Amino acid sequence: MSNRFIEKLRKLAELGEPELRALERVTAHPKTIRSRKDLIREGDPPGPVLVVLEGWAFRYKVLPSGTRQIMAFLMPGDACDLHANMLAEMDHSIQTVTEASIATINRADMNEMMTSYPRIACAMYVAQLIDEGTLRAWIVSLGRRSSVERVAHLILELFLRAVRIELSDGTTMELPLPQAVLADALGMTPVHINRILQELRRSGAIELSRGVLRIKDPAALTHISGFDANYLHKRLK
Amino acid sequence: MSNRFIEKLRKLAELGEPELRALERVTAHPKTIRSRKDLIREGDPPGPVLVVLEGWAFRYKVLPSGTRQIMAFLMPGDACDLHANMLAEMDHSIQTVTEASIATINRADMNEMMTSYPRIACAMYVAQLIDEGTLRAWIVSLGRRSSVERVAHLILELFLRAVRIELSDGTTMELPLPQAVLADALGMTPVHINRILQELRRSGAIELSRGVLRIKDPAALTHISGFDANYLHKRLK
DNA sequence: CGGTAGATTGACCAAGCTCAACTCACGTGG
DNA sequence: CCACGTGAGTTGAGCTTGGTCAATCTACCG
Repeated sequence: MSNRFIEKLRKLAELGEPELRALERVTAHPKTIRSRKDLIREGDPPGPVLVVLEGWAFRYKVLPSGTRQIMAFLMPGDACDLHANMLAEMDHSIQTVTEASIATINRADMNEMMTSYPRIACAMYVAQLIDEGTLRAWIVSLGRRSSVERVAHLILELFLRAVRIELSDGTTMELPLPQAVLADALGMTPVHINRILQELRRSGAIELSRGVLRIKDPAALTHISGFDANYLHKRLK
Repeated sequence: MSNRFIEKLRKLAELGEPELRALERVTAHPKTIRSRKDLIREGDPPGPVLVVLEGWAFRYKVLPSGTRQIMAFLMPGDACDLHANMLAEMDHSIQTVTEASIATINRADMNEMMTSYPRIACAMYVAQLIDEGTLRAWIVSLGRRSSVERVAHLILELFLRAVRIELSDGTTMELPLPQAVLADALGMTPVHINRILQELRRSGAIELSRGVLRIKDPAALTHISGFDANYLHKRLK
């Protein structure tokens, strides 16, 4: 009874039978959460570790002015808040996009697993490092890329992540993000996102409708975005 | 023979004599590095852990177009790349701003210290979590704050960090960042930074000249920036 | 068949960028 | 001791990217 979380970790470290069993035990009872539901809210004390087994979610923060900024997307297999128990409270919220299957691992189990199985710990550190690299890549996008570049870059990021976790056949993927969500991730307005998407469609680089993305011209998209796969292509030394 | 790194960690976890001695041993031979020198370049294989004992540095990435985006400032006491040895190569560069005193801790010593002294490991994890929170705060700034808000927010962040490591008396600090560097951190042009700084000076919130920053009206600055100290005020649970 | 959420369009506006000149502080060589 | 060079900071004028506002369209749903 594997799942997307286990599959992801298996790509980041060699895991044997006992490790796999431990991971299965600890993710055996996921809950189904409906779409657009906060899993964690800013200011909450840290609870259990959450793992997204199926569906999409995002980390976000809302400003005094009421605008929202999304700081990361969580796709199937992604976990949040590995070490957050060391801090007093959450500094941001997490919300589902789609209906999602979420496993919760309580702190004690998590700590025990991390100390008993160093390989699991290692895989999770690597996952966290990749996430951190992604945060930095977002900073670069928001700071120094034009809006077309930004949109193209995000699409490529999500697409490559989907390929890696086998959610994509290499050309097509489900992208269940409304334009308003893309806007809040990219620091733009929905109106402008809309125009940029049209531009990308017109240019022949992508197709996107009804939540299905199709990369028609990967080279063009890469070129437009100035994408440097480096930050996602981390592997074990 | 304490130093700023040790002092910082002492605020994040209870450290006893043996821990302090281990930290001293491992940072006993810092090197002096001149200003504007790359410590690490994108694409390098991961080397030893670097610790800034004195001086300022920043993480950055340069885009194909030649523009630069700064992703974090390193102040005295900050370390880089705790776990980077797990990855194949660096995805960004690090450069000094001022002359700096840098200790290098090789991987073996670091691993041994982290396993022998769990409290040191804990302190370093907390430090990393705070850094991650800072990355997310930058994303929020770049995505959703106006330029005045952005500048005010960064100034406050740096000021509060300076206070915490006792580099500031609570009103004044040295801020050795040229406007071009601020621009590359905030995703703006030097010209615009200049105008915004004048605006902040005119409003009576700050004084800033010759690398010395004085916070004249903290309340005003906080208000302008919409600052939420939460993300820096992390403490042990 | 009306209701709703998301996508799309158009007209207008403004924050922030570009380019280019100029100032100022400071250090160096004559 | 002073002219000059250099790097940072400052200023002005004009332009562009992306935002605002408001209407419209479309797919889907009870």
